[in-house]
Amino acid sequence: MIDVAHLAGVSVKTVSRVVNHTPTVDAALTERVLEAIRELGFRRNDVAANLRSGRNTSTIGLVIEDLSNTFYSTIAAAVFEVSHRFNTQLITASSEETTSLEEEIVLDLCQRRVDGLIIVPTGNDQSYLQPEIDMGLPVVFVDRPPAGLNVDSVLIDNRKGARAAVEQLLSEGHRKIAVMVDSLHIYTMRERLIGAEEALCAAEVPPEDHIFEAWPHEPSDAAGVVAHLFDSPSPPTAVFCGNNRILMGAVAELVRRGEKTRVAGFDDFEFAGLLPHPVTVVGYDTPALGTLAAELLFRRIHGETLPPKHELLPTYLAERGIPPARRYG
Amino acid sequence: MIDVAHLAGVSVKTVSRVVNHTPTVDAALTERVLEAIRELGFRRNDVAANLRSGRNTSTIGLVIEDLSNTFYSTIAAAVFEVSHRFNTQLITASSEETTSLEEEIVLDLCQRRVDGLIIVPTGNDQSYLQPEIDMGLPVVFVDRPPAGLNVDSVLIDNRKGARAAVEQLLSEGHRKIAVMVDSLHIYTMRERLIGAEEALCAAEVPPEDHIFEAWPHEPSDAAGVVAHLFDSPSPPTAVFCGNNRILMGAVAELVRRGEKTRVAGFDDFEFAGLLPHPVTVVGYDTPALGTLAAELLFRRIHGETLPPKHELLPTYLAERGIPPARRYG
DNA sequence: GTGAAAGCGCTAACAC
DNA sequence: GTGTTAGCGCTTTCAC
Repeated sequence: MIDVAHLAGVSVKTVSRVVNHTPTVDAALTERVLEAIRELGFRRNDVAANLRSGRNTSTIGLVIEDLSNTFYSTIAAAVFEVSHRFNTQLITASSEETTSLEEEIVLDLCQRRVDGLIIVPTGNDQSYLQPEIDMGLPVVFVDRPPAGLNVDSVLIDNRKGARAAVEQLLSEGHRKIAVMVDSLHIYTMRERLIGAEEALCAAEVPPEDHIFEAWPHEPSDAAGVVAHLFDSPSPPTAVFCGNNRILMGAVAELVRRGEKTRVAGFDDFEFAGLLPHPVTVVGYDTPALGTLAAELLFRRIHGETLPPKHELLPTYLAERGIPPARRYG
Repeated sequence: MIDVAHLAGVSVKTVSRVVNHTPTVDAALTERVLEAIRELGFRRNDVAANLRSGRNTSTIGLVIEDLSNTFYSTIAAAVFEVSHRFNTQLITASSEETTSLEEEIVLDLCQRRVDGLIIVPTGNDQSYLQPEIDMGLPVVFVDRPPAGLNVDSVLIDNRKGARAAVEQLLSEGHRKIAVMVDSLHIYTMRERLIGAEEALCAAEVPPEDHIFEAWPHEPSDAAGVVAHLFDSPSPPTAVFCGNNRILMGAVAELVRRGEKTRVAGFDDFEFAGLLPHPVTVVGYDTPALGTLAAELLFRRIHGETLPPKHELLPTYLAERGIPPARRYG
């Protein structure tokens, strides 16, 4: 910057003004400075600019479970879109469902002085963030609520969605319904299980007909569970899957066996319409999760002080999968 | 930091040493400093630390087309993994297939003094990066080569992959093969089209039987193209789709019409195994694209100076989709 | 082993 | 409208 000032024959401050588009600079000088900048290939060091001005770093952090998962990458894309609207860069990180990594990454982001944080929590305690929040760091939680912290969150109405799906199965006369969920360490899985249970209880299905199968983390695990269920003497007549990966694994196995079981599952996705088996899915507006969280975050970053908000997004039921008549072969 | 030094009764320099884990600090002093840090809730400002030390910012940038696309988010996850191994944060940004946005984002990242850049180029000219590269900024291109720049790139062997798929269709006796690709502005689509054409020419398929259909950007567009093709007096007996989205749209329409056409397509994906129609897919190791690019980038960041490397990842052919006999209904 | 002073690249405050 | 000076929070240099 000093070099630029020399070459243009002005002071550093004038260069600074030109770089920052301060309106009160003589046009002739501006031109000379711009010329010098071009000649020297100068580019303002934002790190230094930020340090002195003490302003925002124009950077936010997004900590999610797994960037390669469609659900989270859709959220990331939505957050990026809002972030870009506010001229802010987005640092993304995967916590890989590991508590220690979550804390490590979050604290690193704090040291880099991000303007705010959007987090899908993995651990069962986020109180390590309390000091930062007290010092004014805006934080919004997405998909799962924080533990030990009272801050903004944007969640899906998992319970009502799961309940609606199971009620649909019950209304069609099914009584033996297998409910398959991923690890109950995950908030959304617990909620969906509760929703399903609510529906079963309300319909007075006897407890011995409630079939819960937990922990099929990979689609192939779900396939194994389905195989086990349908090899049993009295298999279920309907299956409710706690997420899209379980749904895919279950459908794969049911199709392999030629079972024409009634299937429902949480998560609507682009591919659902092509599933080789009819399914009822619980859908919701995934990008909205990210958009709402980011907009909430930027309101906080811009100084708005309202009590913590807790958004709960609604779900819908939809029919997906190829109708049997239309299938190849 | 000054406050911490005061409270601990030491100099700022000693605090700095403790924070940076310098081994030559008295244990008793270290303890006092750590105590003061805890009491004051101090956290080192990485922005300032970086400014003075002039070292790396421990930040790299990843500019891709669309974060919500499975292909790119898989790359992003792989890049993150490597990046985390090197204690580096990852700034991700979507260029949304817009030339101007790409340049804007990239230049912003340069101003923030990222240590390196991984880019899926969107525009047809990246020479705007030449000054930065000359000043030592490591840059690696992924999935598409740069234009106007001679730097590292990691690509898929699109041409050979497409050629292999079309050769497979030809070997089964198909002569009227429809080749459907997305916009030819995209490098990968041009390459895949060329690969397909090579196969058709080598098999001496008369030019009037080469059917090219370009620009179905959304799956529904692909469905429309398929509808058009099969409503014609002499429809193709086989279809080759330039990417997974086109494949999905084409399969949807073929299934809807009950056509039992032979289908092949570029891209292998988790869901391909559940497609309600047999397909031959051209697959490749997507995470490897990101991993290789990131590892190459970090070698450059760590000072290795080798001539620009151009990696070309191999493809494979695989059979996907549900076998007809196993299908529901 | 520890501290004092200088300075990274820039901008805020104020003088001209 | 423009230049000068000080200083953001830290680390480097070098003396102790």
